[in-house]
Amino acid sequence: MPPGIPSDIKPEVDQILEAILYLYTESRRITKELARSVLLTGPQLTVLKMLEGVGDLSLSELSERIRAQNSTVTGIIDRMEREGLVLRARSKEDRRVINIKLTEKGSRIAREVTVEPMEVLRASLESLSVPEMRELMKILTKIARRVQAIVKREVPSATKE
Amino acid sequence: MPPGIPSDIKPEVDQILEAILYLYTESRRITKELARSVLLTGPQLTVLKMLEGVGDLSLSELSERIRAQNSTVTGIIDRMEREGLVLRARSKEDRRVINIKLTEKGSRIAREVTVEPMEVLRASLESLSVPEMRELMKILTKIARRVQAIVKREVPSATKE
DNA sequence: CCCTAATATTTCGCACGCTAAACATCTCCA
DNA sequence: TGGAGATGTTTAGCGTGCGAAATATTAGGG
Repeated sequence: MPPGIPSDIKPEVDQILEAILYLYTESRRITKELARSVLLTGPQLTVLKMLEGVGDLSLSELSERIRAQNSTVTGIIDRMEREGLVLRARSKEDRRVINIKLTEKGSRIAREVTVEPMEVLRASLESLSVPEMRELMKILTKIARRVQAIVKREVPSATKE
Repeated sequence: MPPGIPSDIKPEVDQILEAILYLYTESRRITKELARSVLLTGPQLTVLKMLEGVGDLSLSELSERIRAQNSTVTGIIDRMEREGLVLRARSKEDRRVINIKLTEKGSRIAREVTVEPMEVLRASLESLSVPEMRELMKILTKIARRVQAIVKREVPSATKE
């Protein structure tokens, strides 16, 4: 550890942790509430707005964009297909690939919800001044790099067999 | 919205969102990996270290501390009890209350894992300078207040009954 | 004391979310 | 050409995670 960090900083660190947790969980809660108003779940609304925004996507591309495993997205798409929100279309170029398309109903609902998921957090970020944004980004990057460094060092502990 | 925020700030905002998401998901991933080394799940390790740290807790108190619903924690405790890590003890003062206690096995495993969940993120935060911490806290607080303000305004949509 | 409202926990049903393994298709090269 | 390995998707099994309803117990008022 770097020297000169007094231990009475603990509370500050905890406050920051709290704040990050709050921002994340609250944003998810809001997405969920937003989705509820059109009888969808959070992830389903996220998929709907994603497809509306960027057009058809293969299941893998979709998984990557919403940061979930393929197997998770398979389930989400199953339920959305059952509700007639999207449909699966096998790609002609590569028959392994499944393209996910919005149906008419899916597009209509996507248009109904004008606020994007995460939009609240995004809007809140936009209330910062430009220098504040730059400062925040600088600090977060520093933290992220530090996390990465620790992770790299910890990995060798996976000594099984 | 405040004036003077150019729209080419979009990418910066997205980067910050990315960073916050990264920190959150990476921390969870690390907790999970840590838990895996002693054959537990992430939440189970969190509960174990929590009980080790603060002693017995009622199910409600535990739920509150790990930010989950009672019904979720009931399930986690079920599985931990089945594995002999904790046990349920009905309170004598108030027979509605269930106190969760570590078993010998639970305590032993808790001692084995020296790193607390979230410790990596916490350690990374501690690598910041004191002024950086204060600045970060200031900015995060501002964002959080903004989020709260938006939420308050949105709530009235919940017009049931 | 009895009834009602409040509080603590559990049950139920559903939707993620993950890993591992199965399955389908494609690529590429001997 | 044909077979191994790569890539895309699904299946299976389990553990959260939530909201609503059920259950148990306590507290308070008439």
